[in-house]
Amino acid sequence: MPRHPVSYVAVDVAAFTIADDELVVLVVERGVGPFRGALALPGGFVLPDETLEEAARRELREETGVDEPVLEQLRSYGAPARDPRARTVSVAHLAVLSEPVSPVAGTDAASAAWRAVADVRRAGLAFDHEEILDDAVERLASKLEYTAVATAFLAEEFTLAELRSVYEVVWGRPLDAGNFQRKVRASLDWVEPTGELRAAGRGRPASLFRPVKSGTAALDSPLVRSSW
Amino acid sequence: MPRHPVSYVAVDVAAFTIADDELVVLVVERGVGPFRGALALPGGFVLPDETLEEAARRELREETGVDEPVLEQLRSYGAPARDPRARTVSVAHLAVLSEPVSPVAGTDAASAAWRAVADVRRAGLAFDHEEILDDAVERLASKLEYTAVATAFLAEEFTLAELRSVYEVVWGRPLDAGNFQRKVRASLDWVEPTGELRAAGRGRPASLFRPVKSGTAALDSPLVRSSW
DNA sequence: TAAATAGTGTCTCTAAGACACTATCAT
DNA sequence: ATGATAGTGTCTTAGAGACACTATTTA
Repeated sequence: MPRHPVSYVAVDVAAFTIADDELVVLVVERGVGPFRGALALPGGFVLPDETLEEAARRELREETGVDEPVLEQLRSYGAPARDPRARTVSVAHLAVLSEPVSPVAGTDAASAAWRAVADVRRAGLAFDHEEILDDAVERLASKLEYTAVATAFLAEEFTLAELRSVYEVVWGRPLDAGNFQRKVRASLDWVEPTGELRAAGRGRPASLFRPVKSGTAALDSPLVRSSW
Repeated sequence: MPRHPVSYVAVDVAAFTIADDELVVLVVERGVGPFRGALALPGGFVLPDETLEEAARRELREETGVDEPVLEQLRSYGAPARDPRARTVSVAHLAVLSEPVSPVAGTDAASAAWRAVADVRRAGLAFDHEEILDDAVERLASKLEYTAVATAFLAEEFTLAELRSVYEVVWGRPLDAGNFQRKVRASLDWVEPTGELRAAGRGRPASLFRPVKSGTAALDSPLVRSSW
């Protein structure tokens, strides 16, 4: 295609999990310029034979070794000067992992680590990655309402207290345990009891549940963040 | 940036309006190969100094002359072989116009025209534009629920029957006129009465309204597509 | 007058949230 | 027993939807 401008196409990944009741995001410290030494979201260029999603999965695998994370496209960022080296369009992705797997330092990164979202916002991010992070967090909070994505933060079996905690951490406010219990048990899709219990030291043991709908499948009856 | 693959980056626009109580989309007939003669969404390559959104607005302006449409990014499409000529990533956009402005044939297009979405689906579209169209329609239906986008289909002043018709056309089902009336009037953001009436032949004249929130601003209280 | 369209009243049903209560565990 | 956590009951309130009704116009 003659006379048409070309561009670099990258993928960046905002990968989240929960550690110590805090929402944490995977960041790398840039080992090369531009923004050398600054924090950034993991990412890289799309290879000739990859789809965008495959590229994002590969980048995340390179940093974490995780093979099948819940991952979906967020949106693309294409301000002309967002990368000072050359015109680069980034297709950002949102990923959710069930635990903060110890990250592996990748090619471009001096180091990779899980950091609390609030800390990362304070520290700042390279390129326009802070905007990407903000968009990703908002999308995540919103997807908790009407998809089954919350279970992606948890192990294969979990208690309703653990599930509720995901909502509380991401939404940043407490939910009524009783109402949450009733609401979740009433929805026939989403999760089902395994029939087993798990004792957690003191207190009545909790029923264990497993996901019915996985990943980002839509819920029949959403769990809405109320206006307040 | 040596040794990194480059790509063409295009924008495609799914531009909608309503004509004769039908949802119509702007399509062009391709004047050059590949898919010569087939229908496609209007689009083109992003220029070096444009943002993605600016490129989409430019493409739409070239086809319609419209300057300030409601327009937002939909998502990106990047299957390796989606364009047989060369690796091309398309950043699709969703636009809403208040009337089917007579289209101008652009550079790449033998002709441009507004066609009913159902017809276009039957006729088929070039590239992966049918997938883009489906995603755009679904996004549009969904945005009617929680944003003020419905007013973008209408003139500066409109009746509630006209506003309701937008919902009925996009959602493909009738809404109760009385409940719609009450719901819309109750929401303080969104629309406000101008104080004037418009007689439409027979029947009681309707109050005119104007938008308060424009474009894709979020509504305080969503107008939900019920499960049924 | 009748027909048509705009707009209101009102009833029912569902679901969310507050919060008291019961159940089952460890110590 | 006490404290802690899981889970249920129940009341209130808000909102959606169905649908009957009133209001205001043209023919």
